[in-house]
Amino acid sequence: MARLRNVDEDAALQGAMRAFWQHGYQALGTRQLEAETGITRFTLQTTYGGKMALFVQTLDAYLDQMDAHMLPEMADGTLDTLAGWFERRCDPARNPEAGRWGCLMIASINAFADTEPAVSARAVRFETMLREAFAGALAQIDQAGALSPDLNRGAATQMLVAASIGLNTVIRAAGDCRAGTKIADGIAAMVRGWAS
Amino acid sequence: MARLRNVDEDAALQGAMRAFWQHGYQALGTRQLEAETGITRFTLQTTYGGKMALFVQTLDAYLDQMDAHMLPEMADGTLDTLAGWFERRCDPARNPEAGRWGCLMIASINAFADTEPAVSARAVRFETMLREAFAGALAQIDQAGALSPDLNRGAATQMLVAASIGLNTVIRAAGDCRAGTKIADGIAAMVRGWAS
DNA sequence: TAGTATTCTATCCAAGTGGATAGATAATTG
DNA sequence: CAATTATCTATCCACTTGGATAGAATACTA
Repeated sequence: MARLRNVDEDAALQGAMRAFWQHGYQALGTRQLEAETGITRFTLQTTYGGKMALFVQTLDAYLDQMDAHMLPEMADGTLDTLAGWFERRCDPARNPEAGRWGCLMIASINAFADTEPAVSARAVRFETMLREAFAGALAQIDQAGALSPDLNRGAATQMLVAASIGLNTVIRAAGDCRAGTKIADGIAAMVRGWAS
Repeated sequence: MARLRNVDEDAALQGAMRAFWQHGYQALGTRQLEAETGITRFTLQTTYGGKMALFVQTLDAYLDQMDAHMLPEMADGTLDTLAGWFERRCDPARNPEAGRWGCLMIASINAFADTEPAVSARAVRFETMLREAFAGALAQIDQAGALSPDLNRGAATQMLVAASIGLNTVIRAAGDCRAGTKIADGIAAMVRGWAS
């Protein structure tokens, strides 16, 4: 019916996600975005509605992927898998290449603070997802009888939410997953200490 | 000898710090910086050496202030004071007005990742300061005999470093100290659980 | 093969960027 | 009071920004 796009829709969104992830929203110009992703500046306007609209779509796609992968990767009813999730975050071989830039959502929160409602809404979803994932992982471990009765479940959940954000921030500061190793090992040791 | 500046040196640096803190480096133009701080665009060039040079000076000043206040505020040999440090972070009355924008250094890390050596160097100092502050606070508590022998001191230190970064990120997302209350209370509860 | 619909290429644009500079202004010194 | 020195005000600059648009290219359909 009509001319095809240079880059298929899925690759375009993933490429845009990677570009925003690495550079951040403000530091990434539309010309550089085109060069790195193949998304034409024309297409950016006509099919995505501009830079900000595309950015918000990448945030949604990012959170969708988190939602799909996070719980399965950290929760199998054992404390060791939850602890290992933090350790694996620091292994370049076990993370997407863009993982060295930390977390797209955390970078976006810091870029916009509370100035952009569309971003703030995604920040709320992000925090909720984190909290539910850690709470769910702990609940599975609890049901398996592997969690110390002395552990304050709710407090541990909040702690893990904060700790995971901190870990990704330290990784981004260095541009290297491995920079988070000391912190991840510390978190993992604490988590393993919650055994019954 | 010569004409005086509109704003004295100290107020200028504090004002610039606050402006960068709230808006972030990239989102703050030099004209807006002048409007909010009184630092003339002329003075920005002649006495500070440009926007980036001033920004780096504000980072240094920020870290100096952290260095002076952090340990005294969190460490007096009791677990309760350390735990309370996280809770107080969420009380608007007990924080500078700019505290609602999270932490300047964390925002800067996210803005530049590893692209700006001058910022990366400050990020290293920041992480070191956090680690030493928490390790020092725990050591004081330990010396007072108030720390459980079962606690992995090193792991707890790493956990607190990450958690404090996460707490500030959540605060920045909302532009409100109080948004961190749930997380801070969780961290505080965990910390209090480390009693001997 | 001709028509149609969509994307791409190549500009153009107004607005904003950080930085530089010339002349006016003000405060201290002699 | 006059000279000096540093800052302020007001431009000017080259460059980049996100966005808009006109014409060429391309891939289906009839």
